[in-house]
Amino acid sequence: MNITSIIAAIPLFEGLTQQQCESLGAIAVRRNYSRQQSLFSEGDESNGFYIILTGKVKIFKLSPEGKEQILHIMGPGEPFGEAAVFAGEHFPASARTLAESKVLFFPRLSFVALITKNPSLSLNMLAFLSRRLRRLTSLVEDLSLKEVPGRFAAYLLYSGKHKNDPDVIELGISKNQLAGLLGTIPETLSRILKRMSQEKFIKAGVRHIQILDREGLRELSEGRRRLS
Amino acid sequence: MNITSIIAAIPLFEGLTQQQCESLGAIAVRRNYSRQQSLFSEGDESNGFYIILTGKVKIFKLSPEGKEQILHIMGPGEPFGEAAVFAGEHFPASARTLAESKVLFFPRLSFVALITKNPSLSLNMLAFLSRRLRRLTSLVEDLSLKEVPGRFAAYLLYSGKHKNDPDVIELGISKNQLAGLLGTIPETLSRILKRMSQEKFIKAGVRHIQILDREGLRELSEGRRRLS
DNA sequence: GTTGCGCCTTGACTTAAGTCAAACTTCAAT
DNA sequence: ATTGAAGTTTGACTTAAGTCAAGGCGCAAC
Repeated sequence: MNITSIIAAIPLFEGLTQQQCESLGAIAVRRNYSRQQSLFSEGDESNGFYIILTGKVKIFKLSPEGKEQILHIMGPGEPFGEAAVFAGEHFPASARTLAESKVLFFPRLSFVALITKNPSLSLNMLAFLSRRLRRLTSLVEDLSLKEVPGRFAAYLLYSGKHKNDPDVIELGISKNQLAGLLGTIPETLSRILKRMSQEKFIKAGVRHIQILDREGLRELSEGRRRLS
Repeated sequence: MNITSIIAAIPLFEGLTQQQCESLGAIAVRRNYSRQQSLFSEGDESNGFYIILTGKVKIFKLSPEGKEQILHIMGPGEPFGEAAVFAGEHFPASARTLAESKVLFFPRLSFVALITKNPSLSLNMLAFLSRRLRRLTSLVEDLSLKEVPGRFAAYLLYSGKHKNDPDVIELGISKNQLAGLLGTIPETLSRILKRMSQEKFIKAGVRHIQILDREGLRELSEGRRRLS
């Protein structure tokens, strides 16, 4: 498929002219990764950023003892690694595919040259960074001010990962990875799943969670209630 | 003092021409706040962003039970509230002065108009947002992967709040506020201060902390060692 | 099919850090 | 200097969640 039309369909590049998309296409590099492949590691020198075309990539931090905190899971259309382009030289976290993935890579220097000439591109980029900042803020809030059941309830309510039925959440990742995203460990998540099922907040399947008591989950997520 | 020269001295506006600084000056509004005054609260509608001239402002989240997580403490020259200008309509956190403060306020619409015409201003803004993102990433890492002594050790090593002697940290905020910044509560911080003093990592004063064993602190912050 | 390897669950135990309550210190304002 | 409020410390207690270890489940490959 033609790279210009691929680029025109990416949210970050919304509103750009055909010609601007062509200049972006001229500097973009396609890359393919298999499952469980590392794109970069924390501390690596940054020479550009990525946009996912297909697949799934996690951005994460590892503790020396091996615990993993996932900062974000990126899907098709989402950019990552941009902050390192504008701020510093090295990546503050690591990136690894969770599934076979195709991405576009934009080399740093050529991209910075383009962005200085395209006000709407830089405004788009500012909007994306700002939204990322907001999400991280909410992760900090969860980690610091909520208990694990509250974090999980918030995830169910606001992750937007439902299919047709708004009450059925498609996890799309393993419960191990979900634990890492919630800032906990698989054992704890498993126990909470069990308790929340017993208390009829949810019905937990292998790959889906069904919401039974939306209001109850809201109370849990806001700390107005706790599991007994 | 003349507003154009004030603006020219602000890091966010570095590299702008005299004329560009004048247009910024034309839209900026000076505001003064006394101690412990709220600038905005989480959820408020955003109509612009701020830059501190003098004083100190904390950006924070509150849990329903009243625990406070400080996201950042801003000092002179630092902008805040910008993310809401580019991403959404409402502030994701609250802001309150920790001391009497003078700030510049930039109304949203006029500023967005200016930034579309000034590539170097938008690059500066991108750099600031990216750095903010990096700091939040590191806060997430601390909260999720480190214990409180490790967070505090990292704060001592990397906050950059030393005066002449690089081994003496000027806190500049109350220990209550520091606890909020580290994602804990005053009692816990107090106990850790005591233990770290007993074990000769630091010497704790009212307003300063003296570093006695830098390497030990590094080991604590990286999880290679723990308090006994 | 059967084998094997991740993924997931469960139980028993440990522990870091929070809660509650009381007392002490500091400091700004009268 | 006196007062009072805020900041800080300490002790006793509770608890959420992590660790360790064992066993079960499920899917993919042979």
